[in-house]
Amino acid sequence: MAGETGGVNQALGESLPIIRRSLHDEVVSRVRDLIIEGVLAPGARVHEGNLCDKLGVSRTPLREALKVLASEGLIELMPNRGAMVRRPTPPEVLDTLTVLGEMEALAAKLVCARAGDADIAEVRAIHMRMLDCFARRDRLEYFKLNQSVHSAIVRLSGNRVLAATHDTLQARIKRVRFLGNEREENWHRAVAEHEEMIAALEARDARRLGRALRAHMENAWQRVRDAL
Amino acid sequence: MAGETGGVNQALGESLPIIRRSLHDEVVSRVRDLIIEGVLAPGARVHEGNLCDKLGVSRTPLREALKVLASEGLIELMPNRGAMVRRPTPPEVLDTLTVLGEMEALAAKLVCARAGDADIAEVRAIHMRMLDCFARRDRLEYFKLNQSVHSAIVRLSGNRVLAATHDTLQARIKRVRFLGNEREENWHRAVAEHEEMIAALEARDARRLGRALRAHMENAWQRVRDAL
DNA sequence: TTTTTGCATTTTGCATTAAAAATCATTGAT
DNA sequence: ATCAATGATTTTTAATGCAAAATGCAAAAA
Repeated sequence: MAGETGGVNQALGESLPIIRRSLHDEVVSRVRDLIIEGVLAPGARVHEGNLCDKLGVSRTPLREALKVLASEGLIELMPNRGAMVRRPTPPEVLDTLTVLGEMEALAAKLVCARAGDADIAEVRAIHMRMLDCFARRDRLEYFKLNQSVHSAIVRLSGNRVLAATHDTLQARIKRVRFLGNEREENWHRAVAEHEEMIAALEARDARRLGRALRAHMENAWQRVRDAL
Repeated sequence: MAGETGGVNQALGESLPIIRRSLHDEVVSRVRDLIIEGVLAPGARVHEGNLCDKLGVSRTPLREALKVLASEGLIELMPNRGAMVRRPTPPEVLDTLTVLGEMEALAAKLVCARAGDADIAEVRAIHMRMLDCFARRDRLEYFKLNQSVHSAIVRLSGNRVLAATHDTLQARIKRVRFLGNEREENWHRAVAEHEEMIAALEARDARRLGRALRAHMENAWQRVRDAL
C-alpha cells in the first residue's frame, strides 16, 4: 500500500501529501491575517459570535484558534470577558525590536558563512522591488517587501528555529511598525538603511551586516515611538 | 461587592486578584509539565480520551490546550490522526541551542548594565544550591536549578519578550538536555562552565559572560548530540 | 502463504446545547 | 438626585452528541 502511494506521488511529481488543513488551522491563518492587515485593529474586542458568522464556522474551531493566537501574542484573552486584539505597550515594542535586532544579527553571521550567490541575489531582487514601490509611494506593498527582506535574511541563515521565532515576533509588532513609517523623512532613512544592509550582505561582511541590522532596529524604534 | 473584595485582598497582603484560571489554561500548564517531566515521553501518542479521564476534564478544554502546546512546539498535531509529543530532531536541537545561546548573550549585555547587587546575589544563591545538588548527585533537582540560573539571568535583563521567548524555547528541548547530562564527565564540565558564568556575572563583565554563555551552549550540544 | 479488499471499531473534528459568569438596565432607598 | 441592589440579557465556558475519517482485523483471492 505504501509502495503504491509512493508510485502515485512520483508520477504526480513527488508533491502532494494531499494537503488537508483542519478547520481551526485555516481559521488561525485567516484571523492572523485580519489582525496583521489591521482589519481587526489593536484594542478591538473580538466577538466570538460576530467572527463566527463572518468566517462561516462554528464557535469551537474559532475558540481553538483564539487560544493559539493568544499564545503567539497577537490576542489577549480575558477569562470570562472575551478576547481583545493585543495592543503592544511601548516597552514591549522596544523589547521586541531589541530581540529581533539580535536575532537578525545572528542570522547575519550564519548567512554570510553559508549563503550562495543565488540566495543573495534573491534578497537583492526583493530589495529592488521594494525600491520600486518606494519610488511609486506604494506604502503597503513597500512595507510587505520590507518585511520580506528581513524574513529572507533570517531564512537564509538555515536555522529554522531562528526563522520561525523571528517571524512570530515580527508579526506581533507588524501593525505598529507600519504606522511608524508614515513620515516621509523616516521612510527615506529606512530605505537608506536597507541599501547599506544589502551592500553588506553582498560583501558577505557579517560584522557590517550585523551592525546595519541592529542599527536598523534601533532606528525603527525611533520611528515608531512617537506613533505610540 | 468589588469594594469588599478589594478589602479582603488588602487584608491578605495585596495578592490574589482572585486567581480564576480558566480550565483550558490549567490544562495547558498541567500537560506542559507532564511533557517536560517526561511522564509523557517524546514520540508518545497523546490520546484525547485517556488524558481527559486522567485530568478529569472533558475533551473541549483539552483540545484547546493541545492546540496551544502545538504552537509552543511541544506537541505535534497530525490532522485526523491525533497528537504526538514532539521529539526534536538533532538539527532542531542544535538550532534551538544556537538561538538560546545568542539570547542569553544579549541578556548578558543588559544584565551587566542594569542588574543590582541583590539581583546578582540571587543568581549566585541559586548557583550555590545547584552545587549542593551536584555534591549530593541529585540529578533532577540539579537540573531544575540549572535551568533556573539561565532563566534568572534572562529575566534580570529586564526584557520581558526576551525572557518569555527564551523560556518557551528552553522548554522545547528541556527533556533532551536532561538526558544529555547523564555522563559523569559531562556533568563535571557543565558545573565548571556555570562557575565561570557566575564569576563573569559578578565581575559584571558582559563580554566574558556572553562568551561563557555561548560556549556553554556549544558544549551543551556536544553533550546532547550522542544522546540522540 | 501473501496480498488485498471490505467491514467493524476507534478516534478525531466540529456543532450544538446547557450552565456559569459578566454586563446592563431598572427599581428602590437614602 | 445619586447610589446601591436586584433581576434580565448577553456572552463566555465547557460538556455532549453526531458525523467523518482512520485504524485494525478478518476473510477472500491470487
